[in-house]
Amino acid sequence: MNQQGQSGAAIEETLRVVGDRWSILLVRAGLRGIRRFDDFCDDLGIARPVLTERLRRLVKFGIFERVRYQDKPVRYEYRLTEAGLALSPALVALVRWSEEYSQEVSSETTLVHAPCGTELEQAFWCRSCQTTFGPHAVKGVGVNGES
Amino acid sequence: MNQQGQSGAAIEETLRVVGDRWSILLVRAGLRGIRRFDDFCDDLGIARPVLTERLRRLVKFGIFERVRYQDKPVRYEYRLTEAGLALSPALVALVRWSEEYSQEVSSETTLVHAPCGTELEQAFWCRSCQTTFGPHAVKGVGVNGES
DNA sequence: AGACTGAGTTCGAAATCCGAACTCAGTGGT
DNA sequence: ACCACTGAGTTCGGATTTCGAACTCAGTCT
Repeated sequence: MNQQGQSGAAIEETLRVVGDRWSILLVRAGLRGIRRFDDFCDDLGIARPVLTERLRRLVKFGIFERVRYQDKPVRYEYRLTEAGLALSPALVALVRWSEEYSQEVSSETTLVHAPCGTELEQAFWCRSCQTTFGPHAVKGVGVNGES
Repeated sequence: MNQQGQSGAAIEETLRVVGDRWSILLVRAGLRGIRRFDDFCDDLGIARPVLTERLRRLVKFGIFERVRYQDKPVRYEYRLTEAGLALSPALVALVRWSEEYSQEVSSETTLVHAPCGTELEQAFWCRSCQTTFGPHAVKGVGVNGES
């Protein structure tokens, strides 16, 4: 069905999980400390049935976990797992891109380095060379002619 | 409809554009040098009407541009714009995440620093401090209590 | 008792997605 | 002149997702 070679498979599968309008936003909400069903609902304006389905899927793929936080009336909340937290670089990259290229709303917020307040730049880091570099110096190995 | 504060607006709008199963994959294909309609089609296995609609939207939002590359029979192809290229950090972050956390297929490919072949790490760079740092040291300013 | 809370489920209507087949202009071969 | 082929789409009907609004269900509060 596609010719992408081995490296395509993983990201395709990933996008089948988080590649919709809500999942990334849910992760973002999770990072902002939101945990309860109704709060996700109010915060994102997502329809309840969709939220139910989405959370179930994200739990299934280990991005959120469903935790019982109260017994008397049984109540559950959703917390990001480690894998979920690990999505934050992607999230930050998207936020940065939005700030720079999204037309409509140019946000009044920007992401900064917390200790010093300087606007952050995103880079890749090479442990051997001890340098940072941009996307053009990235290459995939293990596949024929990758970018 | 939502309480996310200003910084939410931009990324929400962005996800309305690239937040579906195909758009990111299209950008990825673009980075791999794919430009023509049928090639996107074959490579991704996307349905033609959906591809049409998706490309139109991505062009509208300045991620791809539609370029006439031949006149006799008029033919167009799609090239990533600078904004499109700028999505690669997000893409790379997702690929990295996929490699690490996606269950199904553990890919045989990994992303490396092209000049030296070392596996890359992703980081943020602070120009004033001259250091790299991880996502936990990122903070949003201009909004009340951002993560 | 009656209102409220939180986490969902049920409903029917509307929007999207899909594969397969078709269009349309021009090209190249016989 | 005829026919097959190419590339970039469009058209079709059916299947899947999405939506908002209203409902459920257990337990709590007043």
